[in-house]
Amino acid sequence: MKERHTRLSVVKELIKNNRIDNQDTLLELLAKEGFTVTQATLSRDLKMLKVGKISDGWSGYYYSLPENDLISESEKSYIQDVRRGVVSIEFSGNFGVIKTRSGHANSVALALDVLALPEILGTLAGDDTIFVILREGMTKEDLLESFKVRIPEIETQ
Amino acid sequence: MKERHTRLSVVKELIKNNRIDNQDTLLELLAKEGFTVTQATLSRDLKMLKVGKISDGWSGYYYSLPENDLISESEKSYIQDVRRGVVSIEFSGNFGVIKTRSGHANSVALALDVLALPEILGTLAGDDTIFVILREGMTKEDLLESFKVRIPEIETQ
DNA sequence: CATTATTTTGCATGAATATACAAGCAAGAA
DNA sequence: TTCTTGCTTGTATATTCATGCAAAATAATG
Repeated sequence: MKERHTRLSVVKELIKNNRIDNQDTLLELLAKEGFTVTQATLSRDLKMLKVGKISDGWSGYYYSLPENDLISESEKSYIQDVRRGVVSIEFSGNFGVIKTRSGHANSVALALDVLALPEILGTLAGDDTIFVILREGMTKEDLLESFKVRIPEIETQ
Repeated sequence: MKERHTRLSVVKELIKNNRIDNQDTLLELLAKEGFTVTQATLSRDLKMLKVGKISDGWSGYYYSLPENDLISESEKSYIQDVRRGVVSIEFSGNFGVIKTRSGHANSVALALDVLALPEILGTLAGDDTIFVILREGMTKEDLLESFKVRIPEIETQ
């Protein structure tokens, strides 16, 4: 069944974009998207997606995707941040200096932190310069290779 | 009624320290602590504590406190600042990089300055990263040991 | 094909959780 | 005291969610 897989991703979207607090209303939304199933099936879908039900901080509860799902989605935009900002990367010893377009250092550094590359021990950002410390045992080649994999088409000279 | 308030904090502890996935078992644990109430009351307690039910990543679900409660419940002291803010500590050569929760780098760095650990020559804080320069002759082991003494239960990995 | 295994689903129902309602209790006002 | 108000609770019940089982759909195998 291809059906289930596509339905799962629709359910995921619905949960991400709406404040849903019970399966029946989710069932209705799903119907509007063209999927008619029963509550039993939906219950199984939610379990499969590892959907949780958490407080809205007030007096209600709503469905929520597990953190991993939320994060890996936004990872894309972090990569965009890096692409947009980086001008050049150079090294000296176990330090790297990334030049960015003016004002972009912070967003790029944040993105690098989020991506959590194993080669990077830490970053410190100014306005258009980022100071990168390599983890012990890692080389600039390792980092550039890692960049190549995660963030293709980046200028590394 | 004083009863409820104390019960709520016990419920909180139980949830924090156990993997509980339904109210009946929580009810039993609560009974062992000397509180005998009905499921109805417990349901209200959970709502009041804004407890959520989230996936264990496998095939089950368990109760979980809202993030705020897990992270902070603190007083003011420098050591508390450090505890609250620090995420990880790693080293490269005679530098240390302390990762903190976003926005906490400054308060942690200030706290470290005030604590005046002999191993630390100076600190430089960004938003969520602190660069620590070790005094000559000091090693990361020295600093970690010093942390262990002054600030137990800190993550040093 | 025919046959067997695997997956997905609905139905019916059980399990888990929430709540309307009325009763109990404490503290203050009259 | 007596009355009123605001919490807190248990009971009974409603609501919401999970699941055993058999049937249907799909995939795999000879």
